[in-house]
Amino acid sequence: MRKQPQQRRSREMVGRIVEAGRAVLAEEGYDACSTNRIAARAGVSPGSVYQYFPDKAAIVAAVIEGWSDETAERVAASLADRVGEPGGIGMVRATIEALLSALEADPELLRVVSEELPMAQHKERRTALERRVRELTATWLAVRPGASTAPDPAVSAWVLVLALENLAVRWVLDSPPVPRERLVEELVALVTGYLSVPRPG
Amino acid sequence: MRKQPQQRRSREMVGRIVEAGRAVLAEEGYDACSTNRIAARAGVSPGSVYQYFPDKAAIVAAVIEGWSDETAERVAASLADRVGEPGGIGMVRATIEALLSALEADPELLRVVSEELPMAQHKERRTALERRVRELTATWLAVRPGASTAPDPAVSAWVLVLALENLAVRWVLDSPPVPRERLVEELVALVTGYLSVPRPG
DNA sequence: TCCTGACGCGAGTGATCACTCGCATACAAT
DNA sequence: ATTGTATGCGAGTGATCACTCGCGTCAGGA
Repeated sequence: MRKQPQQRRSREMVGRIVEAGRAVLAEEGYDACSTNRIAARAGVSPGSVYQYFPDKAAIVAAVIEGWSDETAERVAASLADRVGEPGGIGMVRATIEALLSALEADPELLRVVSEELPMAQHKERRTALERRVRELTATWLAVRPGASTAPDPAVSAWVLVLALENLAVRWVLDSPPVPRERLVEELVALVTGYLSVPRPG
Repeated sequence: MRKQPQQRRSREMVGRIVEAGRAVLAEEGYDACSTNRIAARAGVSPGSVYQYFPDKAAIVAAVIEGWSDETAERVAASLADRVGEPGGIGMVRATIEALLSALEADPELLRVVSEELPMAQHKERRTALERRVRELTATWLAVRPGASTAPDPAVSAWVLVLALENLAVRWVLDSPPVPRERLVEELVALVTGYLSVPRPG
C-alpha cells in the first residue's frame, strides 16, 4: 500500500478496486487483467488506482490474499476444531469435504490462481496456505491412535496434503467423470491406506 | 509450421531456434522469453524466426513438445515394458524411480513448464502426457493380482497418477528435507496402501 | 463560510514486444 | 554462367500496457 485511505469514499474505492480485480481475473483471465481494465471495471480512473496500490502485482496480491484467506479459513477451521479429538475416519472425510467445498466456492478464480498466475510472485502466499494445513495435519497425525506406524508426521503430512490438494483441484477444474461422493471415497481410501502401511522402525 | 525448411541450413536454423527457446525458458523464465530474445540467442534475425514459426506460441510449443516427449518416453517405457508382468511392489518402485529421474533431468525447464507457462495454450499437450501414463496404469491395475479390490481401474489410475505426479514435481522443485530414498518409500506406501484398502462391492 | 489537504481524474509517456516487409544473399537446376 | 527460388536479414510498425502528472473537486474542521 502506497498510502492509507483516510476518508470513507477512498476506503470504498480500494474495496471496489480489489473486487474489480477479482472479477476481471475470474471472468477474463490473467492476460486480460490490465490495470486499465481493472480501473474501468471498478468505475475508477487508472490514476486513482496508484494512489493506494504501488503496482499491478499489489492489486493481484490483494485479490489472492482474500481468496487464500477464505479458502484456508474453511479448511483449517475444519481441521483445527478436531485436532484434539480421537482421530478417526470421520475426521478425514470431514476435512476432505471441507477442502472440496472450499475449492468449489469459486472455480473460475481457482483456475486462474492455479493455472495462470505467475507463481514467482505469489508462491509465498500459496505455500503459506499449504504450510498451515500441513502443520495442522502433522499435529493430528502425531496424536492419533496408532501414530507409531508413521515414523515422521511432518513427512506424512507433506505427502497427504500435496496429494489431496492436487486431486481436489484437478477434480474441480477438469470435471472428470467421477461423482463427488466417489471422489471422497477414493481420497479417504488414499489417506487411510497410506497411514495403515506398516513401516520398518 | 508456416513453411517446411528444405535446405540443410534452414533445418539447422529451426533446430537452433528451438534449442534457444529451451535455453531462454530454462535460464531466464517465461517472462523474459521474447521472440527477439530467442532469435538473438539462436544467432538469428527476428524476421527469420517467422519463416518457419507462425507465432511465439509455436516456438514454445515446440520446446514443450520436445521436453514432454522425452519425459513421457522415460516413464511410459518403464511402464510399458512391464505392463504384462505379474504386478508387484517392484514395478511400482521402478516406475516411481523412472518418474523422478525423468523430472530431475531438467529441473529448470520443469519449473517453467509447471509454474510459469500459460496453461491455456499448452493444456492439451500436458494432459496428453498424463492420459498416456494413466491408461498404462489402468491397464496394469486391471491385470494385476487382486484387481478385484479396486472397482474401477480408470478411477484408481486417475487418483494415483495425479497424486504421484504432484508429489514428484513438488519434491523436485521445492527440495523439501526428504531424502530421495525416503520419498520413494513414501510414494510406494501411498500406492500400495491405497490399492490394499478393501472396498464395498 | 472558508480553507486546506485529501482525493480523483484521464490524457499522456516511455518502454516493450510480437510481428512484417523490402531487400540482399546463397543455393540448385539447367 | 544464368536464372529462379529458397533463405536470411534487421530496421521498422502498430499496438499494448504499466504507470505518471498536473489540474480540478470534495470533505470536514475552524
